[in-house]
Amino acid sequence: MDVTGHTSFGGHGDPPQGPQKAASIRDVAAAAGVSYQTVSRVINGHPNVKEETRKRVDAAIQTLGFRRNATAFALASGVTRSVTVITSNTVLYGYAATLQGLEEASRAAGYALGVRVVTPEDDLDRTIAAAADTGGGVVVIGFDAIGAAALDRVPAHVPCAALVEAPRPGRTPSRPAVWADDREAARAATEHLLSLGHETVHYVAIPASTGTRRLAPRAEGWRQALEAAGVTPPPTSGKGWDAQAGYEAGKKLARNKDVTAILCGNDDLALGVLRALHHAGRRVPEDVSVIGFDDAPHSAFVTPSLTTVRMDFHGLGRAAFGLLRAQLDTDQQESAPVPAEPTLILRESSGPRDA
Amino acid sequence: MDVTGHTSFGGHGDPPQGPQKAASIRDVAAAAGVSYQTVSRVINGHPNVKEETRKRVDAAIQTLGFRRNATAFALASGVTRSVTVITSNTVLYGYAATLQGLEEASRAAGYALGVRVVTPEDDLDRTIAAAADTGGGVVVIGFDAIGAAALDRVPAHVPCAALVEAPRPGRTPSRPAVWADDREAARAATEHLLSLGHETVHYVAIPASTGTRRLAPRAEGWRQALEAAGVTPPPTSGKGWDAQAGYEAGKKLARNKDVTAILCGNDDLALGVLRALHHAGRRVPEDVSVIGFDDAPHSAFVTPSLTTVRMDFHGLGRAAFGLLRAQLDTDQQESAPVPAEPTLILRESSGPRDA
DNA sequence: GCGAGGATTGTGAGCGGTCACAACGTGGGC
DNA sequence: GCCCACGTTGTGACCGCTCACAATCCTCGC
Repeated sequence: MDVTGHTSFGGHGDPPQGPQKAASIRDVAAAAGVSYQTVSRVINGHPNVKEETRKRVDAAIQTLGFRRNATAFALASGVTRSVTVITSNTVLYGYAATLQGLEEASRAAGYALGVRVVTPEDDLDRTIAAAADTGGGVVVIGFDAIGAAALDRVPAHVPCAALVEAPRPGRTPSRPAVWADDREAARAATEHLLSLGHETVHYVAIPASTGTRRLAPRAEGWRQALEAAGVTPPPTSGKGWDAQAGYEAGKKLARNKDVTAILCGNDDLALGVLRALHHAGRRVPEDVSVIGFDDAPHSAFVTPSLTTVRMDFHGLGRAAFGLLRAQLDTDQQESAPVPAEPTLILRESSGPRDA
Repeated sequence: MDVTGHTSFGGHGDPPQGPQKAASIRDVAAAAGVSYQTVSRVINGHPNVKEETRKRVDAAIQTLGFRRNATAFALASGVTRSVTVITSNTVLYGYAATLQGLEEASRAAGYALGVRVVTPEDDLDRTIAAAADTGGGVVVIGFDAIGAAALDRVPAHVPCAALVEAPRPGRTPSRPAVWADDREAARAATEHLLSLGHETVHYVAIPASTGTRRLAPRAEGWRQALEAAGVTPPPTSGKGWDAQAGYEAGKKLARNKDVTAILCGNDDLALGVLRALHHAGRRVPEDVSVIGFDDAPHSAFVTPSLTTVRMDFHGLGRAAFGLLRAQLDTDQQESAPVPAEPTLILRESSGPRDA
């Protein structure tokens, strides 16, 4: 059934007054009866300006509604104070929260924030060049394969910081980067499930950020915990980031009665798994325990509420900005804030075996 | 229980080669043995350049790795090709999806996209001025009170388009705007519930975007549907956008046995309501039907899956960009794409009264 | 009362592009 | 063979601001 809605467009506002070009520092200078350089001094807070002159200039600025032209400033001074975030996604919770942290930090520091999404179809180099052309710095969200590829292609001369899944040994040129200890968090989550009496833990993975044979951190932590307990890790599943992918993986796992505990690479996957288990008639947590990753806002409100690993994406974003700023603004002293550690949040979706 | 994780920082990459200033148009000119103006002609595809000269210049561009300085171009030409989105939020589904649509459209058109978040603490005028200072256009997401206030303060000379909850009659200067027919959608959703046999429908509202006495569109549609059916609208509840707010509202509604159908201002609220009903032992949809708004990605995967009104935020974002572009690039012909109409998506959370 | 030195102000140049226009060739029409 | 139009290229000024430096003013100490 369709709602018979429609979408409409508002009319254009009439532009009554003429083009009314913005006032320049020379206009202000003329109005105040000083040279343009004095105006420049005033707007930059230079100390050696006579109080009375400053007042006159300020008054002229007020009446003319002068605002310094950002473009001209950037060109003449070489200072840009802008950051462009390169990411493959802006909607998934982890990305959106990271972006939020980046935005807050950059706003607080007076930086302009730009966003450019990279897709597999895009020419990475073109996209990166476009981002670098703003003159400012670049922050790459390298949580996935596209992001990681983008990071590798940022030219050496472009100021850049990165958010990555894990430190990347041997990568050159290496860039300042932030990451959370996903491996340790996954290990702790897995150990928690084992401690509840589950004989093994199945893992539904998020897509890897690298093409290498090395396991992604979350998978690696899961594997380590199992092996430490003398359990052979079962095959992993998962072919995407979203709940649909989780549902597909969950359908298969639900058929296997040996599956009593499932760790998921993120909360969306976990949601899909929960749904598949429900369809298969397997109760959570009585029959199967499920743990997610990220602690998305809605995870506390689904039923059963989702046990998950809370990630400080927000803090990660702020830290990444700090790392970039350190390159852009070298006499900037504030060190980048350190993100909170991943934390296992216990809720209803996990419980003892055969509860 | 805490995961003993930690967060670490990567080392700085060594900057081996010198500053290596980017090549300018004059560097290219010298290398190719022509004047800077000829180089300018080549990079702008001017017709009257001898083929052989063009090749020589192109070669010099290649070897020097020249890229036209975007700042200088903007200053000299007055053309900016950039959009700044002003919004109060980037994470909530409706906002994030709108932002995504805006990003895609601007990327496709070769525009740079900036984002500035406005908060109640911010000086709106400063924030807007900062956005306008980029020289490009501004898109305001005016779904809420802060966004709507920001829209009203955009100076008349700044190119601007808006996304609003509903057309705002009598607003001057009015700006080109897009909106969806929320009122009609809410009416249809409410009628659907009534048609299922529910004697009344309760409404959990999202915060209003205006301070006026006029009801928000979703609330208005709900009210109209009830009145058309001869039902006096019960008091509304809701004090926020998120699931927690929905949970609070839901707790109260759950105590009232007359409540058998609840319409929610968005899916997050609905999730909270669902949770509260569950805690109160009221089954959905057997005892109570719940309908959300927006069709967030996870709404199809919660249990019970959520009946909701799908909104084309993505299309709305694209359309808003089109409206802005029409102002910025006047000889641009492509008309803005028209967003899809809101659609009621029937799922498990709604059903006949006393099923 | 005079020079040194700091405070205050103004001038020139340049950031890296664009625009306007002038200055060269060429060729065709008479 | 001359003139003019056109294709091709170069020069100057400028976008709005910053830098470097020079010029002016004032004040103080001796």
